Amino acid sequence: MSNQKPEDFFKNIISHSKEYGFIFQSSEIYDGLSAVYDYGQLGAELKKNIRDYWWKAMVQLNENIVGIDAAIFMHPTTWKASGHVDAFNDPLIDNKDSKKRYRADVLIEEHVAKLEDKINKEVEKASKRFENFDAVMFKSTNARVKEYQEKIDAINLRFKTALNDNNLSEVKQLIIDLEIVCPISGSRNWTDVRQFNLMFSTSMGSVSEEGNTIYLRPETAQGIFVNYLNVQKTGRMKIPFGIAQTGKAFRNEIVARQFIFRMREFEQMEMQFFVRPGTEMQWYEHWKQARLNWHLSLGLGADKYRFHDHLKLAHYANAASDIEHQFPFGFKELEGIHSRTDFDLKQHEEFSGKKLQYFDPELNQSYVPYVVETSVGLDRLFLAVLSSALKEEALENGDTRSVLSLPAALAPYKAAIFPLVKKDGLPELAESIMSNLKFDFMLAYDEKDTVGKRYRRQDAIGTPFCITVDHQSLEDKTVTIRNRDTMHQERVPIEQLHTILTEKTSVQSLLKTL
RNA sequence: GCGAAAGUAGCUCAAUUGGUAGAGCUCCAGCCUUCCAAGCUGGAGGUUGCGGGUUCGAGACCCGUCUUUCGCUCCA
Repeated sequence: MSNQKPEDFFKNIISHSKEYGFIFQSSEIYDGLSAVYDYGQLGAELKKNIRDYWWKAMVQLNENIVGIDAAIFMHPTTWKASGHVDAFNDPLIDNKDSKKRYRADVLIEEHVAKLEDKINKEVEKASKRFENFDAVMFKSTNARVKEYQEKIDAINLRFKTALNDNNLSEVKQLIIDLEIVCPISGSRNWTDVRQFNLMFSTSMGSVSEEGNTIYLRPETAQGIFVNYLNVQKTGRMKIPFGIAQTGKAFRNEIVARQFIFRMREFEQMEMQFFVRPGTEMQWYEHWKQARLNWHLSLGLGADKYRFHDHLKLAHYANAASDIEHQFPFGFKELEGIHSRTDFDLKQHEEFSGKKLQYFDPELNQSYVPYVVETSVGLDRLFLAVLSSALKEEALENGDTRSVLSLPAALAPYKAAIFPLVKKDGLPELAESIMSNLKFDFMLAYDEKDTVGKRYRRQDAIGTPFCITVDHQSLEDKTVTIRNRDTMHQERVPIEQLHTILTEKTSVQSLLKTL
């Protein structure tokens, strides 16, 4: 690990990513686009390898899990059913003095709660005074209580009307009229109320027509839910079974930060596991452990992971946990495992009018399955791998080298092939080795500069092995193979290279550790 | 979105009070070279993020804007 400050280390990761072609800022020549990044030539390889490893671990190794690829565009009603149209819409307001941001609806609700508190105190006081106290009667007759209640009702009505009309200036006016102050600064110096819809929208068909607004999906899960019955029936799937998918999702984040950790366009890898109601907790525990094991198999260090169980649950969940990873800026969510109950399928039943039930032959009855979800951010995983792998290593001779200790199966190049010198027929032999191996392995070839320099170049991009052709190779058909992490070299017959690389760098070898 | 800091070559950074934009590394071509960023020769690469302003003159000062990092906030 590096002895740099975390902040500097993080900056180093960003510049390393750019310098070697892993990640570029989107549209950089136009000053970039905020919180959007492109994967370069090496980044695309690394990302693809991570995605492949996940896909194989989920789909190929589990007979009861299949993969789909749903469209980004979905019928708009999907997002009404999922709750995103309503729940993803928060009216926000800032206090100009304390610089704090609040949800306008929360401020108003808190104000209402204070009034309710006053009512309760009145009731409490009265109950001590009178015997045979009737709270309901008291509330409906006491003048002070009635006054409070009328205020509450008026506020709620006004607030509800304003929200339904999407009248944000009325919401602000309400806050001003109620003389709500900022709890920090105590001032009433508020900004306008703004609505942040976290879903991107566009139009389908001719632009001017109304009612054709469609959204870019804010999560990939709904593509699975709406297809669940198609897959179950055509795939003859029996509960418990899973549907996996990788793909892009889009969120118009208010603040998107920390490089590729929180982007507006990002890729999810997720699996929805459909189970018999009542068994969801045991599957929830199963997938928590299975997913953690998958992360641990990458060998980035067991101490870099931890669970974070949610105490406050989303509206759809009855249990939720994050697998957190230690990024350079601290432990942050990498993957979520949620027990989503039958919320989503029930919602789609209601909004579509279609039955989404499964007939369970063992129980001889139909039901809407419960769902356990595992959802990883591919870009976050990429960042986790990259930041754990990048090291500035001090060498015995006093030099330092920049080495990317990627898991071999994920590395963009599995090996680099060098002729020791650019003459004497060594390049020709190196190229012939390359042309035999290139069908099975991503390989780099380099004959420029001294061999030491070439080793360092490959270290910096995470190539696990360097194969060097020297003069002895011409005589006895052997080459040296050099290990990225240990820098040790071994002389092996050329004909064994294929076997060695397969054993050490294939996804299969990683899958077998699961 | 608010606040702070920053933006100069692919990367890391210089540039005295406002006075002709430089270095190291990288990259390219060549020479030399029998294993860990060697050496030599030559070369490429910049409207100093962008747009205005002040000034005889701006990389530097002022305004706006974009982007990044950090803090707050947000992240079902």
